[in-house]
Amino acid sequence: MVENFTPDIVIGRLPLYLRSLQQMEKEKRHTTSSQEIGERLGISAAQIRKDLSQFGEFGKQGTGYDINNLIMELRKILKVDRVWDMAVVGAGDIGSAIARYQGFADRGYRVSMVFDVDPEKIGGRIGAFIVEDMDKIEERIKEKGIEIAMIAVPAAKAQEVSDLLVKSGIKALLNYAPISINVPDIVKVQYIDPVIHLQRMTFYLSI
Amino acid sequence: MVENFTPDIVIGRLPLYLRSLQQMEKEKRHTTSSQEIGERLGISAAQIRKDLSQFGEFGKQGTGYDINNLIMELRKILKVDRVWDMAVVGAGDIGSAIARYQGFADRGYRVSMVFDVDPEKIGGRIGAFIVEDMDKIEERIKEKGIEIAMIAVPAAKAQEVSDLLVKSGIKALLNYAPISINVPDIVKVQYIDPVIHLQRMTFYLSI
DNA sequence: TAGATTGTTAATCGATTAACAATC
DNA sequence: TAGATTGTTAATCGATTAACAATC
Repeated sequence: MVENFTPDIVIGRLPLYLRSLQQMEKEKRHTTSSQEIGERLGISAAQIRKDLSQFGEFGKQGTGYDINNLIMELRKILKVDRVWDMAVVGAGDIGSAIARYQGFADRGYRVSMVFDVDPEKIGGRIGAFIVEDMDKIEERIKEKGIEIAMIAVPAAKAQEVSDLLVKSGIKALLNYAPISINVPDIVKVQYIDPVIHLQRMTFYLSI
Repeated sequence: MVENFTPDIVIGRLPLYLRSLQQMEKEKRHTTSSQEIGERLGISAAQIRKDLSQFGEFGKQGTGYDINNLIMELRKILKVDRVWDMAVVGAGDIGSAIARYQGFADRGYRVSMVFDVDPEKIGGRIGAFIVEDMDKIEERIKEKGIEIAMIAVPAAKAQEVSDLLVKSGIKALLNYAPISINVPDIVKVQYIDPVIHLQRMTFYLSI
């Protein structure tokens, strides 16, 4: 049997292609080419064609790709031809900004619940949500069948919250706390830490 | 002449090493090994040793690395043995969360100014800052000699804001708007778009 | 048709890892 | 000393690119 394994690094670029295509769609464009996508993203045209060819033949010689069609195909591949409900844990500044973020719309995700431990916050409103008690998190996540959570608690609490989320059945974690967390192999983790990105840039700045 | 070029992918890992080491420092630890750092980050010990060897010999056979010393060295390499002032552009939910973020402390950065175009926001307070008028941004950035900015405006305005920041002398941009921006080669850009990370994970989720 | 662009192959390039002498 | 761990080399592994036949 031939395994159809796609490298992680290829998967990592697909969302960028999708974002560019959705941008073009907004600009009322109808077709594009691997070259144009590449120019927008700073990636070679050959690489984009190679990446896409892992999943099928989506283009036409001479004319390129139909934007709407390729968007549809990428949505299927990335499993965002549906909407995923997410739980936000932590109702501080970051958690609140996430809960109110407009950028999830049309990209496959929506915030469904917001949790905190602070009795002052529980029961209060953040955007369209009522902040729920973290003591109820396992019950609520299981009841709703939620598989994705975003961690927006202090670094010192992130591992503990992560353990609880895994126990609750979460399969994908986006961690805003500036710390590495350990999860079982079946759970995916991604990190957002602005300082990491800043340090990647200041290396190149002259003092 | 032998160029001492360090691959971007190596630079990208150094901030992770630094973050792990600072975590260990907080735990009152004094020495560590490439193996331990690797385990915390899911990176091989050999790779960590190889990465560090690009910059010097920081360890001791048999005992490993002195945590405080390695932190100091990495800070020097990444140029965070100083504090960089940053401008935040956009005083919405994301801009406000950034302006109040406590996670910059001790990691080499601090927010110095916050800008917006909205007359309702200008003059108002966000954390320790008074929101300033974006019409003054070039003048203010040049006057303070700021080289790093964070973009937290709607996607439709991000390119325009980026152009203005480059014109103002900014050399590093952290873009929270979910869109690719074009800048001259001398300017570094990094992106924070939660949806990109989410899509990298849902690919692996079973429906 | 002529020009453009795909999908794919093979070659190149670069990154990771295994292994080990050196040495603390 | 014996055990541990570094820094480095060479081998392996994987990713990127150049090139082009196919074809719209």
